[in-house]
Order: sequence, then C-alpha cells, then structure tokens
Amino acid sequence: MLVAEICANLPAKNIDQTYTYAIPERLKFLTVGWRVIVPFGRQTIDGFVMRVRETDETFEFELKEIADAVDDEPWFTPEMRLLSRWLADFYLCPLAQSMTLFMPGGKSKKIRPKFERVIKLTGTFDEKFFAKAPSQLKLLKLLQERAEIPAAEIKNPSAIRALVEKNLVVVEERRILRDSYAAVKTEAKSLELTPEQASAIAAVKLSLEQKKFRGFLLHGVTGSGKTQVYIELAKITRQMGRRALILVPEIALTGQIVQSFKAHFSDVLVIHSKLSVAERSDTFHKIRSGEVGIVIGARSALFTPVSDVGLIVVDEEQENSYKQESPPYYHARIVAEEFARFHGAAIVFGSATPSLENYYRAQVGELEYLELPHRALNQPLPEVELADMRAELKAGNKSVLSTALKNLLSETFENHQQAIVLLNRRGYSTFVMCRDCGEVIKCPDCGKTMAYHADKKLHCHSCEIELEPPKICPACGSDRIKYFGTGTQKLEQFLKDELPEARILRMDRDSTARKFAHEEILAAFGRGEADILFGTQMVAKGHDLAGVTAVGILSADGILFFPDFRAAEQCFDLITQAAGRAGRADLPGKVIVQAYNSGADVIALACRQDFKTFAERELPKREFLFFPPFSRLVKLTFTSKDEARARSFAELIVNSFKQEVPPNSVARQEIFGPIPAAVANLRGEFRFSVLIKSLDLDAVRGFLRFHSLHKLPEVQIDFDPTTTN
DNA sequence: GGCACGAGCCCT
DNA sequence: GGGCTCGTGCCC
Repeated sequence: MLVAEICANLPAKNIDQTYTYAIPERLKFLTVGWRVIVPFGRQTIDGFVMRVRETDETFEFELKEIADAVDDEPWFTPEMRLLSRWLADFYLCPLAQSMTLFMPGGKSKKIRPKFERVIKLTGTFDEKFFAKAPSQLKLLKLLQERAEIPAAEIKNPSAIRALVEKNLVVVEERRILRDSYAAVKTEAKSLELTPEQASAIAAVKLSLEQKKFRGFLLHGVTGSGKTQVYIELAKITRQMGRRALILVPEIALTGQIVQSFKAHFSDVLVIHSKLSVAERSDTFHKIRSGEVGIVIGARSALFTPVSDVGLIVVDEEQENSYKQESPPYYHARIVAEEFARFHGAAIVFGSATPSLENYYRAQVGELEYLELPHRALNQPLPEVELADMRAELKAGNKSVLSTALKNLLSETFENHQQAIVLLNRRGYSTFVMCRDCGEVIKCPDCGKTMAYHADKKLHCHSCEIELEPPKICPACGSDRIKYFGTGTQKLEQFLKDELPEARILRMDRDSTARKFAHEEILAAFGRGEADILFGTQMVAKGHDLAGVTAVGILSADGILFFPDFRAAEQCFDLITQAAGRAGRADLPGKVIVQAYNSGADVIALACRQDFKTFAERELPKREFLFFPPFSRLVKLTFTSKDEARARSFAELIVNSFKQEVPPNSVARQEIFGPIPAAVANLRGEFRFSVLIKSLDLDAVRGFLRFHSLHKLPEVQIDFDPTTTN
C-alpha cells in the first residue's frame, strides 16, 4: 500500500508530527513536496507531502485517503524544503508555519491561472470564397499581417467560429502570467566603473567562480554606485548559468533598482507582498519554468522556487524592514545567509551605514569588507549644517522650520531645484492632551499614544484603530483638550504658508496606501512635477533623484529619546540616508539637520557622515552592555488575560533559566525581566517581556524546548528582535 | 484551526 | 432535566 506522511497546514503550535494517509490509485503520482487536500477530523484541510512510502504494516487507526492534489506539480522544491526545515529548527516554529512562508497568501489555494485565447492561421485561403463573408475575410487578412491575434480583440466571435469550422484558423489557449512590472523599461546607461567599484567586483567574482559560500560587506557612501556593482555581479552570475536574488527593504521605495536591472537584463522578475495572491502565484510559475534569471524583491522573495542561486544581494542591509514582526519573527538577513550557504552562493550585504552586526563581522573577518568611499561621479558629499532648535525657540522662532531651513528651501525654489524634507511622524498632531490633568489619549486596544489626523479622527499607528476625538477629558472631565506636536499633515500646512508658490508632494503611509502610490509619487517628483517632496522616512530611502540639491531633516534626534540600545545607530542611519539624497548629480547638495539635542555625539558624526568613528565609539558601548554584535538576543513575550499569571509564569521561567543555563567562560548568558512589554496590554491580554542575551543560541533553544515554551500559545519567541521589550 | 466532549452553572 | 459557556484534547 502506498502511503504519504502529511504535514497538516494548521496554525497550531503544538502539532509536531506528521499524519499518515493512504494514497488512492488516481493520485499515485504524488511525491514529496506536493500540496494536498486531506480529511482531518471532521474538517477538510490542506497539507504537504513530506514522504511517500510503500508499506504493508497495519495501523491501529483507520487510514484515511488523500482527497486531492492542489497543484499540477510539486509545490516545494528541494531547496524550499531544506530552508523551511532550517527555519523551523532555528526559530522554533511549527514546520507548517515555515512552509506557509513559501506560499502566496499562506493557504493552499487553487489559483485559477489566467488564460488568453489567440487565433492563428493554419494555412492558405482563397479570397474568392469569402465575397459574402466580409468579416471573415477581414480577419484572415489581419492574420496574414500578424502571426497571431488575441481573441479578445475580435469583435465578431461568429467569424472566428466559422473559420475554425473551415479549418482555416485555430484557437489556442495560453497562460498569461500577471506582471505589474512588465511595462517598466529603461535604457541601459553604459557607465565606466570606478577603480573602487572594479576592485569590489573582482573580489566577489573570485568566489562566484568557485561556487562556494562567502559573505561580503559592501560599504559604500550614498551615491557611490552600489547598484552598478550589483548589476556587474549579476552579469557574472548569469554568465555562469546561475541565478541572482536581489533583496531590497521595500520594493516600492526602490523602484530605481528594478529599473536599472530591467535595463540590463531581460529576465528580471519582481516579487513582493503588495502583489495580489494570484499575481504572486503566477510569479512562482514563471520562476519554476526556469525563464527567470534575476529575482528582485522584499524579504518574501527568499521564499520562492528559485534554484541554482549564485549571488544574493541584501541591499540596505541595516534596514529594519528585513525583520518580520509576526511569527516566526525571522530576520531576512539571517535567512538570506543560510540560503546562500545551501546554494553555495556569494552573499553581498550593501549599505552606506551598515548594521553594527555586519560591520563588526567584517572587522573580525567573518565577512570580506569592500569599501566604496567616494561618490561614483566624484561629486562631493553634501554640505551639512546643524540647526539648534532650542536656540531657534529662544530667538522667537516657533515654527517647526528653522530659519536656516526656511532660507535653504526658498533659495532652492528660486533656483528651480528640488528639496526633500523629512519628518518622521505621521498625522496632523502627534498627541492629544488635557491641559488640566495631563491625560494623553491612548489607544484602547494597545495603549499607544494616538495621533490626530487631518480627517479629524484619532488614529493608532500600531493597530490602525480610529476614534472620534473626545470633547472632554476622559480622566478629569475638563474641556481643555489640546492638540500637540507636528506630524507630516501639519508640516504640509507650514510648507504651504512658507512657500505658497511651491508645488509640494507628501509621502507617508497615509498618502501611499494604494498599490504603486509610492512609485507614482516618486516618478512625479522625478519628472519635476513638484518642488518639495516631504514626508516620513520613506522620503529618505535609496532613490536617486538628480534634481534634488536640498534636504531638511526635522527632529533628527527624535529617535534618541526612545530607550533602545539601537537608538543611536538608527539616528545615524536616518540622517545619513536622508542627507545622501542631496547633490547626487552635477549640482552640489546642502542639508540642514534640525535637532533639540544638538550636542549629541551621534548627530555631529552623522552630519560629517563619519560612519567609522561612529562605529568605533558605539561598539565598545555595545560590548560593555553585552548587546549585539557581542551577543544574540532572544525576546520572550508572555501573555495572559490574568496579569499575575503572566507575570509569575515569566518569573518562573527566568529563575529556571538562571539555574539551568548558567553563564560560563565559554558562552556568556544573561536574562532580564519580566518587565511590562512596550505594548503592555493588547485586546485585554497583559504582556510581559523577558530578554535573553546569549552567545550560545543552541543552549537557549535547548532550554526553550525543554520547557516546551515554543508550543505554548501564550508565549512568543522572537530571535534577534528589533526592540528589547 | 475547529470540533466534540464533559464539567460547571443557571433556569424553570 | 435542558441548555448554555468554557476549557481541553485530538485530528492519520
């Protein structure tokens, strides 16, 4: 009897087994990797074939039969199975969960392929037989000019039917693969490589040729031409017959990379989570068919059937968006490296401000360090000026714009050049407070401060809840409710007042909710249809806009007020990235950095774009506090409707850890908490955080497994978290 | 996830 | 006794 071991696709943490099903005669083609439909209890669910075997054993339960196959080929390639297994082991998640990462939409869905019907001529015809059938003749003549015509173009379907009956034409069905990026096309610019670019390429080329895993850190200042390096490396990879995977933080903000690659390669495929499920299924089909040589995408692009990968690029590798903030909380930087190991590929981490993790690894030789210290066209880095907002306030300027920035913006406008203004806060007012008792309106679901938006509603930026703003204070009943803080929507007003003639474009999450909205805004700005582009950090990311000569960064130090060990790193990163948008073409750039805490070391270093000194000063602090890169973090979140229960369970685990995983000279271990989580209460559940710092993740995993914490729904385990509580 | 099953509870 | 909710275990 032919049986299959099936992994049930259920979001349950406590299933760690496979189920045995009989394979009926009509499905005997099933092999490992197929997605199937099976009866499970009284329901019908989808599952994955993990193993197929012939057996004559008797089972103590009655075997059920597999009901159906989902696709018409195995869904999971050997590489996908290997990586999902690794993910489940590394992140202590159920195998079904890591496997669903490889499925658009997460459920086995029969995606109806989209077909088009095309009409083709089968042979020759004699015009004289069609004197009385002008529409048939017209169609035949059209077919003589064009080899095939989509049936949808023909208004008269009876003509087609008549010709098919006469065996003069055939109708063929062909699968259409939906591709929103099909139209993107640009000319390849032939650029001469700088010696720095050439030597970086030569270094990676060696390991590409050896087909052996090797990691590189490409540290290139903004505008140094990292994309050109990626393209040359991808060319080498393609010449060797292998494929390249290009990861970008957010595809919408890096349209430029897509364009550059499309200019050089004809077999580029773009994949990301904003594509519809159907469209993503089509991209899988395309990749499987082998016609794709280059895959570009956000972190989900790791989970496609792409095979024989020789090169992986992780662009802007320091970006937080590489971290998935929902189970299994994987970090694409970590997964990409494992992927590269499986494939024997070279992995290139690129950044102007590398993560301190990878910068440190480069220093100790784990990654090969490649540097592009100059801009590609030898333009100078922009001139950066610091504006002290406390001094501005003292001098009577109550605006969010410093005098220096106002001057820079109007000067830029008069010179018909473009400016970018960054304010990393959405909405109109950033918080609403009672003047009498100091009560700040918080989200009823998660407790975070709510922002007031131009739609006259209060918005929670972490759970997307909307509320009518209260007329009286919910705490003391006073009617002295006031709106404080400036978000991008209020900034819009300030900019309009300041420069009424200027055309301005806002880019933040509110103005970019629609698919391709980012692309449209950036393209419009690139065509010179606006003078000022302003918005949240998304205005600061990797785009290359030649007309931009001025950049303003408002509350550059805002992030420093967050008690997070990465605050300085993120502050440095944001300033450098934003400043890097200025003066990328022929004209020199100027940047105004506004800060309240203008004396902060990190601000001064970021203004000088002096990453190395910043790293030299930051790394010893991290080492002293045993934070990454000197430790790995594992964050546990304990939740319960009963506050005491969540806390005491967390305490119990902390004490067990201290006893069972004591620090030793080889592998230092520390554990902190429990403390109330940043979101301390979510939909009636209390949440407590425990933070483990360790050099030995295997020991930590062993501990978590021993206590079955990975199987408990009330415990979340986050490896390499972006925040500590 | 969802369904069955049993305990505990309230209702008339 | 009937019917409701809620926690628990199982699904091949």
